[in-house]
Amino acid sequence: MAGPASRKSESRAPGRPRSERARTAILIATNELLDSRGLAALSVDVIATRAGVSKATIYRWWPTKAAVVMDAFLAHTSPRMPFPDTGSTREDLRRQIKSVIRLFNQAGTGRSLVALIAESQHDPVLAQAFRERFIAARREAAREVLVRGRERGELRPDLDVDIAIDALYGPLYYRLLVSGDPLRQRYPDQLLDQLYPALAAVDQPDAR
Amino acid sequence: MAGPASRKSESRAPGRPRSERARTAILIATNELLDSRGLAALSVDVIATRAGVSKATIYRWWPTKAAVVMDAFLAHTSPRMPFPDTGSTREDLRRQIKSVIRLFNQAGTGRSLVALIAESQHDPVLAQAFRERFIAARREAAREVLVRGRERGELRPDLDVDIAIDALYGPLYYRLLVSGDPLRQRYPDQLLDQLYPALAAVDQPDAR
Amino acid sequence: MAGPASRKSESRAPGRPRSERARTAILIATNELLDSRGLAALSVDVIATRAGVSKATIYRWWPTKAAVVMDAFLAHTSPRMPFPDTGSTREDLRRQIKSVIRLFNQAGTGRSLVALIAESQHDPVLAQAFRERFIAARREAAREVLVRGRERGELRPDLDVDIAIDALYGPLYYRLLVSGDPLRQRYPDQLLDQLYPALAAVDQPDAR
Amino acid sequence: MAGPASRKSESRAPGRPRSERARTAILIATNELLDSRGLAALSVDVIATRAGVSKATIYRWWPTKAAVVMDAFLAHTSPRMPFPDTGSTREDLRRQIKSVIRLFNQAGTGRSLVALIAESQHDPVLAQAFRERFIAARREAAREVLVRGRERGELRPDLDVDIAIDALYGPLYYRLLVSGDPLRQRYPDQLLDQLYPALAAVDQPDAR
DNA sequence: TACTAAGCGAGACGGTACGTCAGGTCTTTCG
DNA sequence: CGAAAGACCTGACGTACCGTCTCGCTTAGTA
Repeated sequence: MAGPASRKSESRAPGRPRSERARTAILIATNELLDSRGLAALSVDVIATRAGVSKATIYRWWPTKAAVVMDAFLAHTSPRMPFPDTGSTREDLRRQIKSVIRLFNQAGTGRSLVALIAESQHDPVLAQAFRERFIAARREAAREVLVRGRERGELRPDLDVDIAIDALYGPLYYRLLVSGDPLRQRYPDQLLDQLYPALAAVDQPDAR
Repeated sequence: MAGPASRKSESRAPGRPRSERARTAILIATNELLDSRGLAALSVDVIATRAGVSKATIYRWWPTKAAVVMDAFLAHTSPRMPFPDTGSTREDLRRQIKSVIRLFNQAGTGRSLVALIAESQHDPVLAQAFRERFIAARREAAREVLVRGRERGELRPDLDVDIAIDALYGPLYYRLLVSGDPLRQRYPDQLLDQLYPALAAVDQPDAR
Repeated sequence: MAGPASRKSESRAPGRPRSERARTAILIATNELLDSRGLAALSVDVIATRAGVSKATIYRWWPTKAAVVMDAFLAHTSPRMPFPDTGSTREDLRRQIKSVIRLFNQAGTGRSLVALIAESQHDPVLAQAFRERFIAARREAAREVLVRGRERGELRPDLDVDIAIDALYGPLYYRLLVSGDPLRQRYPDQLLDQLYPALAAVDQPDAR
Repeated sequence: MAGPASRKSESRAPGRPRSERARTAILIATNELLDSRGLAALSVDVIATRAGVSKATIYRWWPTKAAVVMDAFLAHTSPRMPFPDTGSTREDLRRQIKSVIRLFNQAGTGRSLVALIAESQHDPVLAQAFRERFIAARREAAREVLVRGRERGELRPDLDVDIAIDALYGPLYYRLLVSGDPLRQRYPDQLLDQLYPALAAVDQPDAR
């Protein structure tokens, strides 16, 4: 984006620039602490100390501890979610579900995620940010697969994409947050065995 | 522990008996506060004040604020969940889903529920209690319907009941906790339109 | 003293009584810290730690760090100010002045006093308390001596007592707070040598 | 700005501020803030903002907020203290005392003064500066009057000038800082009525 | 009728973390 | 090259709840 010639006038704001060092130190410290000690040991003071940073600096840039956790979470989560088009919609979905489960089961990430969702329940600002910055992207990726499948005739033409996404992702979050049942490797297949027929076009050979 | 006939004539322990008045006042106050102010304003101090009760009395009977919330939640939730057998499995499911949505959308209950789940994320004891005292009952009710349907031949013989429950309930909790999308009256039908075919026996007339 | 019938069995206020242990620990810690480290090292946190007390306990009973300092100051200052009637007004005054100087020069007390006066300059509540609880008592003691002297005919009949007190005490505070000049043992005599004639009745032998 | 040879030989100080504009802006802002809002609203940040100046610029030239206040104070105080020789020592003293009281009662100046003295109590550097740059000058002026009076035979030959100054100024600072009693127009006369006889030569007609 | 045991409201206690603020120092960019 | 802008660290502030702990009182069953 920022092409080399684009900064001809590029008059940066005056004053000491924000310290990138501090920013990353905070995010790293947050992730490390979440991994090692869990959410309980995550006070702003502790993050600040561990990051070698002042508490005020944290509050300058994040309104809330949860906001820090979210950025930390996204920082090491966002980039790693490739969704290749395998040709088979069912396989595409299987891979997506599998990657979500992998994410949930990763020590640090799972805890962060759970913490963020828990916090969201009494922090509307965080809730919105979480939805816009994490959930929306996930749904969009799933939507692409589903729409593509529908266009290809693999999925039923009257498929309600949003409901379908609820049906595919909902069970995962339900296990993570509510029932506490484990999400194993084979769960994607079990789930799709039960659900895919409902999504597939009637004449699909693998519909059932 | 509790010998069966050991205290038939109920020789009460000595000392002043537990005040029923205090107990109900606490549960009512908790529900009222959740209704009116939400989870944020729910400190033990505030509950105690509102209930006209000492903080110590609360801690004498509940280990945790969340435990109080759970009892308060169950106190006005438990009794109202009848699941009649309508003859049609799909209709039975529709009614169950509908009643869950009604519960979620009720001001006080929805918030309590959300609060309990949020708290459960960092309180394993609460999590277990919540699952045993609320979730398990729900799943059991749903299981009955599904097993009955399978036995009747309305549902596919290889139906995995647990996965099916995940698929039916998961989306509801997902909307409540994660996506924040509203759960409207017609959602049960929308959901079943998408999912029921996957559950139904292949020769069922209403499978699709 | 307290009400005529003194209220039967003296029913105390409900609730856990204030901890005398905590109260004294706080005052002692405050005085010790003032003595040893001076006003600079006197944060509420430090007092709390040293006293083995919670910060909240301090704030429960004192609105301000300075208020604590005042109580600590009065706690070990108040009781020790006897002003015997020596028969000679000049001698009475000399002793009073001497005792004030001794107070000023005592490590802990002097520093407390200075701190209190400094704080008073931007804390009207403290200022009033300081005047009522410390200054007023001093002035009253001095007033007694002066009025007695005037009645005895040792002091001029048209003596303005308030101005006289200003003239006797003012120089001491002036040295303490403003000029920084030392207040030595002989200062009371030097001061009275200069001032007493102005106060004395014209025919007094020691007027000049 | 200032022409190179414009003032005498003008040996340029090494640390001289480039911007005279900044320096005066700071002093003016400080005085204005003291006048309008009092000492409480006087943070270095606020001064900097109001003066349109960087905080760093203030710290470059003054070690301490109090040092700024002192310069600001002197900047509009120093020049206005004329002490004419009226021929009568008592009248000279009366005028001096009156001018001090006027200074104390002036909104901005009084507050500055009080602030400086309060700050001096825990800042020895400031204390010394204050004494050297303000107090010493005052005492010197008073000393001149007293010495002149003694030489003229108006004052007692064994007058201890330093003690006398304490006795004349002390009460004023005492009222300002300690007792809080008001310093009215007639106070100089009241004070001198009580004190002057002690200073005057025995045969002076106005000694009593 | 006493005595004993426990529950009760009130409210102070030691703690932990919060989010804010002022003081000083530093690192940029601009004039 | 000095000065503005402003980010930074430090450290104290005062507040809010937490869960525990006395108190003195009340309410039973037991002696």
